[in-house]
Amino acid sequence: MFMQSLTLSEKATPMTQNNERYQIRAVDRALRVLTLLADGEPRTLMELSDALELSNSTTFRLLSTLASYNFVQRDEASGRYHLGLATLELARSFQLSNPLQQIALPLLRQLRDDTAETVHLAVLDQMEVVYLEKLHGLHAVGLMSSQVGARLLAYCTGLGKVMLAFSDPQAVREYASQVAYVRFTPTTLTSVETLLGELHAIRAQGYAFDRGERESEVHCIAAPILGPNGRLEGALSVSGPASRMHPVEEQGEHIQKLLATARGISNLLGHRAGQPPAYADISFNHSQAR
Amino acid sequence: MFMQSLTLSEKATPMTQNNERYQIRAVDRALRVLTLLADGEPRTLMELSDALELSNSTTFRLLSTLASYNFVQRDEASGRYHLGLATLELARSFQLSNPLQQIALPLLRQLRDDTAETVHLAVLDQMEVVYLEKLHGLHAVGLMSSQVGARLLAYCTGLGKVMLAFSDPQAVREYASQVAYVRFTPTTLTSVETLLGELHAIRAQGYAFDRGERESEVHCIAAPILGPNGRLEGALSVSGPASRMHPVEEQGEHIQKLLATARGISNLLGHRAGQPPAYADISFNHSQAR
DNA sequence: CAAGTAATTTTCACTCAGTGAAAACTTTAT
DNA sequence: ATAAAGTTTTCACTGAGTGAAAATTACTTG
Repeated sequence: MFMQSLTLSEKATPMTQNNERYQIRAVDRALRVLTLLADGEPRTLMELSDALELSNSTTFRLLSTLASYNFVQRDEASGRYHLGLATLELARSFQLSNPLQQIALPLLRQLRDDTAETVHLAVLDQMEVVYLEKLHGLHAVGLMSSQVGARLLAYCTGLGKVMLAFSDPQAVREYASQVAYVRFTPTTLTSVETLLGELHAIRAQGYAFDRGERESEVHCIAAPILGPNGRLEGALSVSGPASRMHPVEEQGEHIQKLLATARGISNLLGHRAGQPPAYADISFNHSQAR
Repeated sequence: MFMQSLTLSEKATPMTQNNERYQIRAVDRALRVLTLLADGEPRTLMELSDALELSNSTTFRLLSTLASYNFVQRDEASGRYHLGLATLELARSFQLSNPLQQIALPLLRQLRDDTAETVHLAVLDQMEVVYLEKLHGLHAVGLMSSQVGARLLAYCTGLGKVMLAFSDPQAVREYASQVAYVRFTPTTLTSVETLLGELHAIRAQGYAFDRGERESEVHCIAAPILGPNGRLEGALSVSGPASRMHPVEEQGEHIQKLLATARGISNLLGHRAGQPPAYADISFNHSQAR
């Protein structure tokens, strides 16, 4: 029996014991249905059966069960299944109950109002950036394609880089050496060396720049959020169009406000001023993953 | 064996054959875990076992499986489980792939820009309103508590009332006669008679008012979105503070823009101008549910 | 609009996946 | 330290979940 999960868990989680055991097959299959449908492509019963390599009666029952809770619904016209309303409702619950968001939101609002630019909150998951919150700046909206719930590569975003810089150096080296670098714009970092160098610099100054590395027109500054014991909890950023944010290194006022907000959130999470980050700078750890 | 689903399906769905059969027990249990956690309260393994009346080994395996796909995660500090990142990612997929949202979004943006007020998109599910989209007006934000993914009572919101007015009269009567009316504000409708009367009036004029019936300070106008065969697909609204929207009946310009947008979306969904709604006005159907 | 085709829904019998009880192990309280 | 409470793992049993195939329904197409 094999297992895939598209969104995550390419390999067993490192710290905690390996899962894979203690899994319920039927539930696993149901969740595979959901992750499959999460690509946005509506599918018929048979298409799902084929893709999951399950008999159509099994797929039918999985879908019936999921549908009874509104996790999927069937479009009457096309006969295709797609994700249902319950996914929206769950996401709202997640956001309301997530401690990081509860704590960060008021400060993020303040930061947005103070800078008038778009503010993001994100976490690092499986070495990828996932946006938790996006507060639009007061200028024309819609130019920035970021979305809450979206998953982005870490090496080409300010948020990603700053979180990598405060993560386990061992794991980051591993990641940096095997990720597929894509040059989205002229400023995208596309090699292990430049990325690790950049992470070192970010760690030294305590925040990151994004000079249009993912979208040429979007520049940003990003800072880490730390919790108890200096553990990385997430990151936040202030982003704007190149026209207003360039050169991004000279947005002194924005940088100060960003850092103050990041420190404020970190404190509320239980990080004590002066306590060092949980991990050493990446340049100080040269041991190889064995 | 019993079954509950908190969010929905209090009784078997009326049109389609009854489910309950063709359900996979293990999947059903997993989804009950998620709906339980959707109240935002993080829970320990044992709390969940007790609440679901399952052995802790079963609950443990359910949680392990859910966690391996990031549907739940365990807070290391408290040892409690709460919803995980995957819920956010699924919700994003839902929004991106939902035909109604794809089609409506550009027109909603236009409406927001034209009115400068907050615009909502919602659907009716199990006689309740679920918000799909919220576009903030250009004025100070944060005054309106509505949230994407939130579920609201239908009788006390403009969106809910307008959708009821275009739904199956049989089902609406049934609903109106048994719902628990709560007086949130002085203008809340709190009896079957006033509600049905209001629905009749709404049907006649084609759109609804909300005179602060849920939150005194929030007034709104709402219009239905119809699809092929005049079936109700959802509704949209323009909302603002009483200070700007009062008296709401005299927001002629906003009403015209709202109706034009609703018709535009309906057309794109396949509703042909002139085609009547799928259901008759509530006052013309006096037959009882047998 | 009938005959044919494809997809969905239901039945059914088999058997192994999912189950709870209880044991082993961890963590937290005292 | 020891005890108490919670979590993870083992284990043997059996009925829940399974796929094959039949029945039904929804689409094509001549």
